[in-house]
Amino acid sequence: MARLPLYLRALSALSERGVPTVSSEELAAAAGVNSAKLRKDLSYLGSYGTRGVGYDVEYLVYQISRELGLTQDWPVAIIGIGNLGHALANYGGFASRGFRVAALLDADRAVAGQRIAGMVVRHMDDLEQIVRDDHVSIGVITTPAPAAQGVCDRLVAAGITSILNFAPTVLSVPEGVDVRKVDLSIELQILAFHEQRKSAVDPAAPDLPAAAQPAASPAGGPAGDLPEVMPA
Amino acid sequence: MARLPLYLRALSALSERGVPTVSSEELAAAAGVNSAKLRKDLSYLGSYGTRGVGYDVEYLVYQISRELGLTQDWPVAIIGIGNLGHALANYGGFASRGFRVAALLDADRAVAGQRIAGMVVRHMDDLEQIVRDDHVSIGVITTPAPAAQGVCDRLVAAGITSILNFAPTVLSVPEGVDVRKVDLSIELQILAFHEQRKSAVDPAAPDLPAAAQPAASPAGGPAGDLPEVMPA
DNA sequence: TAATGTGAAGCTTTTCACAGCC
DNA sequence: GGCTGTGAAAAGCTTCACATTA
Repeated sequence: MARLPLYLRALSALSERGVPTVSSEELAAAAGVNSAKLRKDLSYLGSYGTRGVGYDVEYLVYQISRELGLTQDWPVAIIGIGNLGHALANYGGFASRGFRVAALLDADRAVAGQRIAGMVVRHMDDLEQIVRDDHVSIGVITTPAPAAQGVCDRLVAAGITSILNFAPTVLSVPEGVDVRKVDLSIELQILAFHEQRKSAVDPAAPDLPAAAQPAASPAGGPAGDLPEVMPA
Repeated sequence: MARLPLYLRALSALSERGVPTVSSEELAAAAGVNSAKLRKDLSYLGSYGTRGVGYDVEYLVYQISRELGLTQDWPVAIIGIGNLGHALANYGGFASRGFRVAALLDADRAVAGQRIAGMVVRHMDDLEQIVRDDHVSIGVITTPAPAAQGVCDRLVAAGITSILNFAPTVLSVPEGVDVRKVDLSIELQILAFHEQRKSAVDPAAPDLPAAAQPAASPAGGPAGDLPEVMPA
C-alpha cells in the first residue's frame, strides 16, 4: 500500500519525540489522511493496535518497516550524473531508510572519474558488472529523456526489476519490472491547472490583478519540445 | 485531470515529428494508458476528435495547453537552494511549458548573493517583496524538513496558493491553497516493497542469492529519523 | 469502414457507523 | 469510556461495448 511510507514517516517523528502510543485519529492527522482509512490500511498488516488505547509507536514502526522491506539493505544505482543525479547522490534522505547509493554512472567519459558524494562516477560500460558485483536492486534514471529507454533496457537486461524514472518519458518494460516515475514538470502543470481554476472562479483576484482571467490566446500555441531532465 | 500533462507530452512528441493526426489507440499507447480511458478524459474537454479519423495533433495540443493554463506565464520561486534547489534552478524542463523560475531564495546569508543559473540568490527576508513584485504564483519548497512549514506559512501569507513541496513533511495549509508533494524516499520505499514481494514469491531468485528471502530480523528495528531534503 | 463519444457494467477505494474489545 | 477492526454503503474510477458519425 502506497501510504505506508507516509505513516512510517509520521511514526518515526513520534518515536523521536518519545511518544509511546498513538491513536488512529492522531496518526491520521499527522500523516494527512482520514482516520478510518488509516485503520483500514493498518488492519491489512494485522491487528497491531489495542482497542481503547491506540497503537504502540515503536512496534508499529517495526511492523511497517518489515512490511515495506526496509529491514534489509537496498543498493541503488543512479544513472545520469547531471544536476539532478548530482543532487540525488548527495541526498541524505535515502540512507536513513535502508537505501544505499551503491554506484553512480554516466555515459560521458568526462563525467566518469569525477568524485561526487565521496564516490567515483563510473562509466556506463561497467553497468552490467556493477549491478552484478554490488547486487544493485533498484536503478534510478536521471538521464536526458532520449537516453532513458536505452538505459532502462540495459538495466532490465542486467537483471534489475525496479526502476525510478526521472526522465520525462514513458518507459516500456517487460512484465515483472516495476517502474515509478517522478516528473517535476507534470507536478507544476497540475498546480497551474488548479491555480488557473481559482482565478477563473474567484471574481476578486487576491492581490495580483495582472494574473487574473486566462486570456483566450491565439491558436497554434507553444510548439513545446520534450523537456529534458538535465539541460546538458 | 492529472493525466492531461501526460497526453500533452506524447502529443508534443508527435507534433515535433510532424504527425498530423492520431487515433485514441496510438496516443494511448504513447502515453501508457488504455484507449477508452484516454477517450473519456478527452471527452471532458469537449469533442475535439473526428470519428473515423482521430484527433488533430496540433489542435489537441492547443486545447490541452489551454485547459491546463499553459498559455499563460507562471513565475515560480524556489525556496531552499541546497542540492535539490540548485538542480531545479538549472532544470530545463520548466521553461518549456510556461514555467519561469522568477526567483531563488535561501535563509542562509552565505548562499544568498551567489549566482546560480544566471540568477542571484535572494535572502528569505525579501520573500514577500519578491512575490509581490514578480507576481510569483507558485512556490517550490526545497528546504530541509524542519524549515518547510515555516516557509510554507510565509508563502501563504504572501498570497501564494500553489505549492510544490519536496521536503518530507506534511504541510498544513488553509483551505484554498493547493499543495503537491514529491518525496523521493517514498518512491523508493514503494519500489522496495514490490521488490521484496517479488523475491518472496518467486522461488528461483534471478541471479543474486544474497538478496533472497527477507530474513525475519530481530525486533526494535531502525530508530529512523526524518530524512531531510538536503543534508546540511 | 474506421474510430470517436458515451451509457452501463465492473472494479477499486473511501467513508460511514458500529460491534467488539481493552 | 475510548478506540480499534471491519462489514456495508457510498463514491470514484476504469473498462467494456456499441450506437453514432465523418
